[in-house]
Amino acid sequence: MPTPLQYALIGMVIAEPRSGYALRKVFETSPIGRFSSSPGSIYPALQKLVGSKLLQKKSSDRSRGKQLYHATNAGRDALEAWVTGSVSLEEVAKDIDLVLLRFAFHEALDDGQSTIDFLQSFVTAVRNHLANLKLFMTQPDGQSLSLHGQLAMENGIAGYEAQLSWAERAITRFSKQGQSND
Amino acid sequence: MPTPLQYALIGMVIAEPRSGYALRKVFETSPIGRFSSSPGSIYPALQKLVGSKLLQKKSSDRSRGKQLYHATNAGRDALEAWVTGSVSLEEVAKDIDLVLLRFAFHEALDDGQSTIDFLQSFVTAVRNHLANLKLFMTQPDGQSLSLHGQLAMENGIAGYEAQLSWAERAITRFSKQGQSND
DNA sequence: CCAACCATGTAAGCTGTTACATGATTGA
DNA sequence: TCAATCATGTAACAGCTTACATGGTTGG
Repeated sequence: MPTPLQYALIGMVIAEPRSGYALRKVFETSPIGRFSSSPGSIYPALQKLVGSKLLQKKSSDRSRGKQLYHATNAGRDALEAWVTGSVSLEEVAKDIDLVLLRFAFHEALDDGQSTIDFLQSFVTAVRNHLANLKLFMTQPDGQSLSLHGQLAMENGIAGYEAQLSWAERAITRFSKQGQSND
Repeated sequence: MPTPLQYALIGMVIAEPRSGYALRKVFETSPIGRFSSSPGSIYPALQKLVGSKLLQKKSSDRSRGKQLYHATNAGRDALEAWVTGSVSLEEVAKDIDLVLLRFAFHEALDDGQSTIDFLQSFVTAVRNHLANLKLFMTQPDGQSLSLHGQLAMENGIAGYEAQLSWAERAITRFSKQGQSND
C-alpha cells in the first residue's frame, strides 16, 4: 500500500505529468508543508511507484531528454480508492491533514458526488470526535485541568469546530455546482 | 537532541513520576492522537532518555517492584529550553501540533511570563503564515485554482485564523492570572 | 482457575532525513 | 566562464510500527 507521499505524487502527475525535479519544486514552493522536497524522499518514492506499476516514466515528444512520470490505470484506480474511502474517527483524531489531502485529490476524479459523500463522512467523524473531546474535558477522572491543559483542549475544540463549518460550507458549494450541471 | 516523543515523556514525568506502562496508558486513553502508545516506541525512548541522563529510574518507597521514571535537573532544563523557544514560521507551517504540545508543557515551568511570551511569538508566526497563504492563493503564477484547490486553501486559512483567535484569548487569560498574582 | 490486565522488552522492516555525489544546461 | 539552477541519484542513520515474546498480579 502506497504511503501518503506516494499518493500525493500519483495525484500530482494525474493533474499534469511531471519530472521528479518538477514534483520536488511543487513541494518546495507550495505552502503545504506536509511533505519534504528532499531528493532522498521523492526519488525513492517514485522508483517504488514505477516498480508497483502505478506510475510510468515516458520521454515527452520534444526535448528528448525529458523524462516525465505518468499515472497508469492502476495508479488512477489506487488513488481513487484512497481518496474516496470514508473518513473515520481515528483518521480525524490522528491525522486530519491527511483527510484534507484526500479531499484535494478528489479533483483528479470526474465524479462530483464522491466529493460530497466524502465531506459528509468527514462531518460525521468530526462531530463524533468533538463529542469525545468535550466529554474528555468535563470528566478526566474527576481531575480538573490546569489553565494550560484547559486552553490546549479549547484549542483542539476550536480547531475541529472550524473544520466543521468549513466542511458544511464546502458541501453547499459542491451541491450548487452539482445543480448547475443538471 | 530529544524527539518530540521524548520531550513529551519528560514533561509527563515532571507532572508526576510514572512507570513506562503508566505513560503508555496516558497516550492510549487521551484523545491527543499524536503519539502511539506502542511499547516499541515508548520503551526505547525511555531507555534513551535514561542513557542521556534526562530521566532516572527509581523504585518508589512502598510496593518495592514499582519502577518510576523521574526527571533529572538536566531533563528539566532540556524541557524548559525546548518549550520556551520562540515559535518560527516554519514550525507553524509544518507542525503546528508540536507548537501546541510545547504550549501545554509550559505548565511544568513555574514562570507565567514565559507562556505569554511564547503565545505572542506564536501569534506573530501565525500572522505571517496567514499572509503567505493569502498571497499564494491570489497569485499562484496566474493560475486560477479549481474549486477543490480553493476550498483546501480556505480550510487552511480558516484553521490558522482559529489558532489566532485562540491565542489571543489565551494571552488575555494568562495576563489576568498574572495580575491577580501582583 | 482463567481471563484480563499490569509491565517490559526485542526484532524486522519501512520511511524519511541529512548529507554526499554527479553531471548538464543556462544566463549574466 | 562561472554561478545558479536543472536533474537525479545513493548511503548512513534515526525513528517509528507491527509483531512477537515473556512473565507477574488480580478479580470474578
